[in-house]
Amino acid sequence: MDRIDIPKKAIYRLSIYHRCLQRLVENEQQTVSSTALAKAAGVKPAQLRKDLAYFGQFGTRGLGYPVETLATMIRDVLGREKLQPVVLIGAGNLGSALLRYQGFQKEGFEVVAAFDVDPEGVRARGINVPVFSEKELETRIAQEQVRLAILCVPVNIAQSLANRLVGAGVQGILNFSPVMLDVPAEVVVNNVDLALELEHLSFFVR
Amino acid sequence: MDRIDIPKKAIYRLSIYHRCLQRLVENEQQTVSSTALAKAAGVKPAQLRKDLAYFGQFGTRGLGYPVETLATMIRDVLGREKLQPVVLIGAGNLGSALLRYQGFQKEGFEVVAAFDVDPEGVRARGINVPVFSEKELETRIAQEQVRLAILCVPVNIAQSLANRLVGAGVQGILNFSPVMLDVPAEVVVNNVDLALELEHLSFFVR
DNA sequence: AAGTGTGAAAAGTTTCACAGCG
DNA sequence: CGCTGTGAAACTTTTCACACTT
Repeated sequence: MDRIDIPKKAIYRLSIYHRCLQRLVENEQQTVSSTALAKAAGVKPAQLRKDLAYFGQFGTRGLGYPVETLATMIRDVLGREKLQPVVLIGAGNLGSALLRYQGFQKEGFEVVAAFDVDPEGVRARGINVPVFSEKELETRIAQEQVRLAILCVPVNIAQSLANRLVGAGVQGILNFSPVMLDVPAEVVVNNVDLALELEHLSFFVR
Repeated sequence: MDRIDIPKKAIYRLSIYHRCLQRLVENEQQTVSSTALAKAAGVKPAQLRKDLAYFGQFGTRGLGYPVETLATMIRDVLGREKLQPVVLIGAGNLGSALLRYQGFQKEGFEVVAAFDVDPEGVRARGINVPVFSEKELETRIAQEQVRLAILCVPVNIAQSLANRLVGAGVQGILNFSPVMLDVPAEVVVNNVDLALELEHLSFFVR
């Protein structure tokens, strides 16, 4: 597979480009130049062109890129042609906010189930997603063939739940616990550490 | 300033190291080797040593690093000796979850005020942080000399609020809106795009 | 004229491997 | 002997500049 020499960061940017393209589609724009799209995405034009070129030739010289076609190709590359099922573990503060968050649905993900130690308590909070006891985690994930999980549990139990997720067949974990998960090489973990992002700002702000 | 040739990513990792060190302090460990700390932080030992070496010599050969001293030096470098005041703009779903989130406080940040178009509605939800109308944004930020802001507003108004924040003296923005903010060069923006992180996983999961 | 595609140079980052200290 | 500190090598990513197409 020639994915090997594609910069990992280019994949990230692809998502950003896709967002910007969606907005252009809404505005019924037909084509867009690398300069314009790059500006919207916050990158340099040359980088945008190079990123796209990893996947083929989509632009027309002198004209730019066809908005629709480009959006479609990015969806293909990112494996997002169809709705992806996701589960969420730990519906505490952050977890239940994410369950109410519309951004995932909008981008083509469906949170099909949430798990918590206290499913009753979570259901009471007006969450639309079905909430189950964490005991049912393995069976339900296997049943629905879910590959992606969002992990929002306290630090001390994060690793053990990650192990169970992997055992159940999950291949990608979006981890909100501030701890580095130890998982097999074929499983991808993406860490989102909110406090850390704030800390990072501190360094640059005087 | 010799910060110039310190890899930006090293700064990120410093925060991670700090987290791990905090845990060691709790366990009353006196020293730690680069191998052990690197493992906890999810990096290679050589990288850890190199990262620390940018800021001085802290280790003892044959022994390792003094846990306490190292934690203190990282706090110094990151500018986190004392509590940093932060404001939060937009207390919707995500915003109010963040207001309840304990992680920021734990890492030395204090959310001193939140702003929303409907402060009454937000207050009703059992938030401890004082909530004000967004009209008061400029005056209160100036008053409390706040430098950091967490922005959780809808895409369409994110840029205009960013402008107001910058005008009020904010120098760092943790931006949760899926849009690239256009700010003066001296202002730092750190984007956290939740849907994008999930999308990113999609690519690697078959 | 406008704007893509791309090799080659530059910049940035990680890893290696080992000298040197306690 | 164990473990840090570090120069040099290897690798990755970004930027440049321009040939080339419509």
